[in-house]
Amino acid sequence: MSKKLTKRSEDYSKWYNELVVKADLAENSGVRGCMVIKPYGYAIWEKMQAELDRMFKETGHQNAYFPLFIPKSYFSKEASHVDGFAKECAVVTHYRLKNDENGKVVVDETAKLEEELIVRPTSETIIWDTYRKWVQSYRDLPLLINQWANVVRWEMRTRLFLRTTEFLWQEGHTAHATKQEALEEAERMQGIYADFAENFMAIPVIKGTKTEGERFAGALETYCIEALMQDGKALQAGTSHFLGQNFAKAFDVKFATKEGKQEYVWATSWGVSTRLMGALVMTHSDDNGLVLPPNLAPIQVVMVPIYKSEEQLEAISEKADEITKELRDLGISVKYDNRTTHKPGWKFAEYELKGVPLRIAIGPRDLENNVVELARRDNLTKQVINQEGLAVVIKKMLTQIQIDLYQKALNFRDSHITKVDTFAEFEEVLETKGGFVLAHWDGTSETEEQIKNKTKATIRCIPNSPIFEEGKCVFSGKVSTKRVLFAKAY
RNA sequence: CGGGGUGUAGCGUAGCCCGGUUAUCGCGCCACGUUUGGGACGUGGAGGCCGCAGGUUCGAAUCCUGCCACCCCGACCA
Repeated sequence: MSKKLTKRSEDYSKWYNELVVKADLAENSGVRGCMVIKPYGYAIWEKMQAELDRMFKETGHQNAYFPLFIPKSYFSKEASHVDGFAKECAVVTHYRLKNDENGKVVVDETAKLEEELIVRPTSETIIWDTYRKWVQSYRDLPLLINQWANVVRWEMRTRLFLRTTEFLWQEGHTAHATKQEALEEAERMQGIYADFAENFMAIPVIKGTKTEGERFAGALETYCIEALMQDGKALQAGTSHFLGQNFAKAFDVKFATKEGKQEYVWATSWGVSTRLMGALVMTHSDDNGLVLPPNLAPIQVVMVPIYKSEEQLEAISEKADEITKELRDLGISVKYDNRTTHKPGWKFAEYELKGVPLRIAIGPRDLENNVVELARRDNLTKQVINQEGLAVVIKKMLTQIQIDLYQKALNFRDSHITKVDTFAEFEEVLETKGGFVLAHWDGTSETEEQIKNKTKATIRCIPNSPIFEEGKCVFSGKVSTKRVLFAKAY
């Protein structure tokens, strides 16, 4: 194979990688599939954090922080949990380095840890070990805690944003007195995630539950939100787990009920990660670069002056300052790019790459006519607008862009949900069209596994609002009562 | 961890098969001038342990061995 083909493959992920790097969001640092998130990308993550944090707190949650290192013994306490994560743990075994006889830095073998420490791949174990000390009475419940943290999962294969070795996320861990309450919490958080994805990120998602095979290690039920990327692959955008009493029993977290009986608490955990930024890029971007929904854009409006002389620039800047103030008064983030080091055309291209939702251009002609040129990033249209009342027009347009982006993604998603009734059709759709396939399934793990082996498609979820109808499993022909959602996934 | 591919300036690359002047080209960078309503142009300039370590050779970016890194495909996964 020639170098060019390898380097310039039309493969989607390549396009995505290049796009992300060029768009200044992140870059591969080369350290075992870790990534450096650049300031512009991090600003987006901060916006996501702020909104999620607000939603968590409104529903009674508090933030806390637990240790990065988890003693190995904690892990072995919940059997299915260990099985799920054992193969991808980074382990700390020593605590000191030294110089050897050649002056090379080596691990000091005498400084071996009594018990190895696991760099958290998720914090259930250490948190539940702590909860044992915090919960004694029904009065201590519910315990609703969230943590913003980094976690490490030593995956064999990494992919920028979607599966980096270290990633940032939030993980919520709650303890409840009753099963019912815990179930409600898990569903509530799924709802919050769906709300956040759709209304804040403009990414339509399908709410559902995972099959036994796809469930989180240690969970009795996994609620998820599934999104569809532009290449027809599905992406799990967030999960919320009902953990039953598994962790309470493993870590001996009991409480005294009103009646004075000792009972195990009921648990949930839920999380979203920097993977959502991958979803953002892969849902909205086009060939010109990123397209950011106004809610997430670090810069919502950029203003570019067009001028020939110093005097013109001065006059334009004066007007630009006025407009900036008006926009800021309406809570709109705006950047006036008066750098003299780059030409307007260059700036236009750069802010398109960065996905800034709206661009204002002002030149001498506009000053004369009391107008500006306003360009939308999402549909690349331009129009000339009167300077009177500009801020209000922009405010409305930002709202409209947010809605239009969601609608566009929704139309794409909905047109890529295909109902099929035969396996031939099933394979055909996955091969040619991609997207979600709605098909009957007999409910067995064996069938699910065989379909996966044959087609690479997995059951993304059993939708929360399924189409209940009599049918026959698309693979085995056995009786089925509802359709489930299949897709190839990231 | 298995299969494949690639490492040459900040980025993208030519040269490698078939060893031989001062390592090619584009973008970017610096200076000056002309430009400025969609990534400007001209002239001049700076920037390289050719991934690392050995080996073969009069001579290695090029051949051989080992190592490392990254990318793609699989298995695993938020």
